[in-house]
Amino acid sequence: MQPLSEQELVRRKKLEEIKQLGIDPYPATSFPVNATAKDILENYDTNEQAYQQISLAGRLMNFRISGAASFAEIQDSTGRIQIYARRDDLCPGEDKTLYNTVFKKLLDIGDIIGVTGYVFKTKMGEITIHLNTFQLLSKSLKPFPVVRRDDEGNVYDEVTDLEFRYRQRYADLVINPTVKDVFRKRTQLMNVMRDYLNERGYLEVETPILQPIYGGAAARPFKTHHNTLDMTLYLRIANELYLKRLIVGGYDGVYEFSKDFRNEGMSRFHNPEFTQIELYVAYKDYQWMMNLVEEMIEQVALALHGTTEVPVGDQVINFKRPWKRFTMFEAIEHFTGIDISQMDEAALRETAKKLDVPFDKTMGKGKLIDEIFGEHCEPKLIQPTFITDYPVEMSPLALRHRDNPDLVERFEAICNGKEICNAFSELNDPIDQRQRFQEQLELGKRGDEEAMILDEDFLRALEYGMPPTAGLGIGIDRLTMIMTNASSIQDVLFFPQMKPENKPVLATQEDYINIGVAEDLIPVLQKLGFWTLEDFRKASANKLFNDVCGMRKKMKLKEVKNPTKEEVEKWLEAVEVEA
RNA sequence: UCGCCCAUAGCUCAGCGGUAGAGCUCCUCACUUUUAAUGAGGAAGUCGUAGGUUCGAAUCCUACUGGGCGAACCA
Repeated sequence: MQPLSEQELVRRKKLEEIKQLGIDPYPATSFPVNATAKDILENYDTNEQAYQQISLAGRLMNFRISGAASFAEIQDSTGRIQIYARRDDLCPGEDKTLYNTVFKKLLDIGDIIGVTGYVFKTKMGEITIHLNTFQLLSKSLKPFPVVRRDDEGNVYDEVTDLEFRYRQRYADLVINPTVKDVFRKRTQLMNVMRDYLNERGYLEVETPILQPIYGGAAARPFKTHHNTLDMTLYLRIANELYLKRLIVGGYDGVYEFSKDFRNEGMSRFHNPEFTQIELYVAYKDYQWMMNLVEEMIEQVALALHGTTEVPVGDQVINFKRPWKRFTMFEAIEHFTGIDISQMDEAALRETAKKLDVPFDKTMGKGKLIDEIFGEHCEPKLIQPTFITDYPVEMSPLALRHRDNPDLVERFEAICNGKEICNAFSELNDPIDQRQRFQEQLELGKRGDEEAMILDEDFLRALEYGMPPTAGLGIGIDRLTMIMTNASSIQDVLFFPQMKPENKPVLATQEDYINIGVAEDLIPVLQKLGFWTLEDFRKASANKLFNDVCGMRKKMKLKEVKNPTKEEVEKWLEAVEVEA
């Protein structure tokens, strides 16, 4: 535990005073609420009568205390509203403690209170709650950073420290109101998709996160161990192979919002755990799926923004249907002027060289094409665009193209220079699927750490027969980033993965006392740099004795008694015993 | 994993070899419609951690820790 700051000590002292007044700072109670800040601010003007007896709870922010009447602001889940507290209303009798002491002195910014009263408008025209009563519902012991705003909406002292915001998201949500909105949008986005798919009769399902064989994507997994079964399990990197098993089982359409886990690098586009939606629909193909994606994402944009146009960075992205469509070969020709559709591996290598695309020996034909596309096309695709017909080598789970066996029936939607979805006509030929897995095994032997492993049970399922099926995966985090104009994935995850804070373990008040240090000497030792028990372990008794006496004098602590040298020696012995 | 940048009071930041600073927050006092409330007074710091250079380091150097941004890998 960190030593308490001056302000935290003040709040703990206030907590004691509150208890001494017979007030429970953490009462076990429900507080009935009949209004929200947003509701009052929006509707008071048109219906004043409805707000004469309101009851509202929230967190105190921004106090403006004056003599016998004070203003403050209370923040609930919908926003902030001003409250007005008058001494003689809160305390009609002789005893003015509740206002003079409790309200004015013992409440702090961050405290959670419940209030009752009536709504009125101040001289300045601000809609305000005139309090009849207030009740402390939870005392806040840790001060929030204070962010202030003026009438024009300018923000002062905004907390911009990303480390603070990501590690203490709970505080970030309280002090930066736009953050809450991002996460509301994220949920809304998923709900729009869920409604869209449910309306069409597709079934939302759950499949295993702990998998004995990881599959369905090319990625390195997290590995764990089940004790009772004494076996290795992997956290899923995708749920594709399980959803297809369900299509074999006879469902026409299944989907799952799936937390997936990939043990790879982190960046502003990558978190070790992330969310995808995967959807599989029987008797459909990738052309059909393209239309579904267009329509569903257009609906998401409309629901979140009221228009298909979404601002992203300094661009405006328009999700209005129909989106532009390119085959991969067309896209490469469009952006580089080179037609690679007839090239063999050697010619592709030459082209990659000419186009300054980095490549190495392990890359086959498919990988080379993918690299050229990734380097020269993908970053330039800002407006939503479908890229179709990928090389077969890159897509071991996709069905071969009906017109060209070197290609697969696959598409990705690219938006703002990044992939937002990946879909194909699913490979349902068990013989071909086995062969493709074999090719992946070969790649694995060549050193590709992300090559897929062969899943016998999945092949057995395919052997029973899977109908022609269209499959889709959409990165929810990436799509949310676009829909909320976030530049980092951490801004759309409540609790993005962080390294541990790993602060040194500071000695508590009790630690000092336990080793025999008199309480009033603790500040002296801290001034000398003795913050942890480890500091004592490294110290010599003679030097510490001299330093303590010297520092006590320097700090002019006349009432504090110097320790004897024997006492100092005992401290150091006690520390050794503790260890 | 590699490269560049950042770390000073609870928050936002200044200081960049010579006594640790400002605004807000906090504390005390005044104030019955204030609103970035106001007026007066006050308190608050392991200058990320550990070494080094120096008469002297928040400031210069090195390493480490944490964060950000690029690259690599990927979605």
